[in-house]
Formats: sequence, structure tokens, C-alpha cells
Amino acid sequence: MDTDRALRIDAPHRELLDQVLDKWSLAVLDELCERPCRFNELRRAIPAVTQKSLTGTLRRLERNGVVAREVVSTRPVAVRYAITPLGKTLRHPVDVVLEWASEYMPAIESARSAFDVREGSTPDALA
Amino acid sequence: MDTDRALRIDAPHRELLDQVLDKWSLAVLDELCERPCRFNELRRAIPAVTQKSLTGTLRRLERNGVVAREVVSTRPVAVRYAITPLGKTLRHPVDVVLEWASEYMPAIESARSAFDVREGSTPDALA
DNA sequence: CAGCATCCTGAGCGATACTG
DNA sequence: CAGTATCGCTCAGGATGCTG
Repeated sequence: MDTDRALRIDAPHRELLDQVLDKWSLAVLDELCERPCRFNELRRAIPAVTQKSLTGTLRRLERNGVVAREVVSTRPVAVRYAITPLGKTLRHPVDVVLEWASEYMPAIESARSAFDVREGSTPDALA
Repeated sequence: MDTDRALRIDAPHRELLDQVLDKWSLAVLDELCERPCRFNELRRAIPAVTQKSLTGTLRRLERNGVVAREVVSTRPVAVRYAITPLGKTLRHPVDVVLEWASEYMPAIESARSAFDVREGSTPDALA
């Protein structure tokens, strides 16, 4: 019975998720879902990201076709990043995951506490 | 207007996703969704995982309350890992994401190829 | 403004060896 | 069987400085 077996994770799938669900991608996608952004707009919108990581993230997302990069040849140059139609299809799955995270965050946190008590997790102090 | 703003990713959410959607977690969850497993059963089911990574993954999942670890004191000891009710709630979001991945994999791959052509990505050869 | 280049640190992973 | 312990490495990621 594989009525229940929708999953089966393989390497390409895993790699894809690593590329589009990684540390900064969700934040970037979130921003771009609202409006196209310039590079430094994104930096300001996501204060914790470094320029290097943002560049890398955008490049990866662009390569995977979920973000489009448009260079406006003014002086100095401007670059507009925008979500693509393909990128928009990613929004729903991400929302579902984030909703799960929000909904069960409390349960998870109490599970963590319980675990940390059972298992000795008094990290330091008391040698 | 935040009718459209369901997201807003923050650090705790990001950390949680890193813990439960990481490299091996999906495969482990997948296995355990079918049946409880012993440690070495999981190793056999997921050949690519090393024992160290599997241990780490299971510990993390256990700490987050999505997997339960039960020690059966026989000789030698047996350990049963099983999905928890909380873990089962994770299944749906994961399925949605995986379905997205399957559905759009072709589009993504062609986007990658297009990008790799535009952008010079003849990695090596030709110095 | 929108990056690229460089250096550097540390978390993570594989391999190996040992234990109750 | 089900791990723990240790070593060595890779490699993503931050910090910093420079460019068209």
C-alpha cells in the first residue's frame, strides 16, 4: 500500500530544497513576493544578511528560475530583482510549512524543554 | 495590506525548519511514518547516511518532539524509533513541498540550463 | 549602487576505533 | 545492537576592502 507513500526523497529533490529553502531564500522570496526590489533594498529589508550571502542567494534563486534579475543601465546601474511565475508557485508550499511552524512552535518548544531536562543538558557549569 | 503577508520569517522559525527539514530528516521521517524502526533498520533503509549523521538526526528529531526513542532492555539492547503525533503533523507540509518539487523539477532544470548557458558556466576545461 | 575578491573561522560530516 | 569519542577535512558564511 503506497497510498500513504507520497514521499520517497531522492538526491535531486533534496538538492532542490536545499537551494530554494535555505537560510536566506525564504526571506528573499518573501520580500520579492510583495514587490520587486533593488539589491540594497533587499539588504535593508533583511538586515541580518551579509552582502555576500545575499548575492549568493539571489544568484542561486535566479539560476533555479524563481527570481529574475534585470539590469537597468542608468548611472549608476540599478538592478531589479523580481519573483517569477515559477517563483510564485513556490509561495504556497512555503506558506504551508511556515504555518506548520507557527502552529506547532509552542509544542516543539515544550518538547525541547522536556528533552533538555530528561537528557542532562546543563551545558556548562558544574563540571 | 498584509492580506498577502502570511510569511515573515524570523530566527526561531528558521532554526526550527533547519532542524526538521535538514538533509536526512525527511528521509528518516519518511521511514518512520511507515513503521517504527530500529537504529540499524534505518541505516539500511537510508544507505547513504552515516551512523554519526543518523544518530545526530535522530537526536535532533527526538529533541523537537517529532520522533520518540524507546529503549527495550533485552540482550543486547534494542532501540525503537517511532514517529510521534507531533511528528505526524509535519507530514502534510512536507508532502506539499515535495509535491511542489516533483511538479516543477522539469521547469527548474530547464531554468538551470538556460542560466548556465547565459552565464558562462563551463566550469573547467578551457583555461 | 551593486557587486567581486580575499581572508578567516567554525559547524558539519566522514572515517576510524572503542564500549555496554 | 546501538551507540560514544576523536581526528581531520571541507566548505558555507561572516568580515573587510576594492571596483565600474
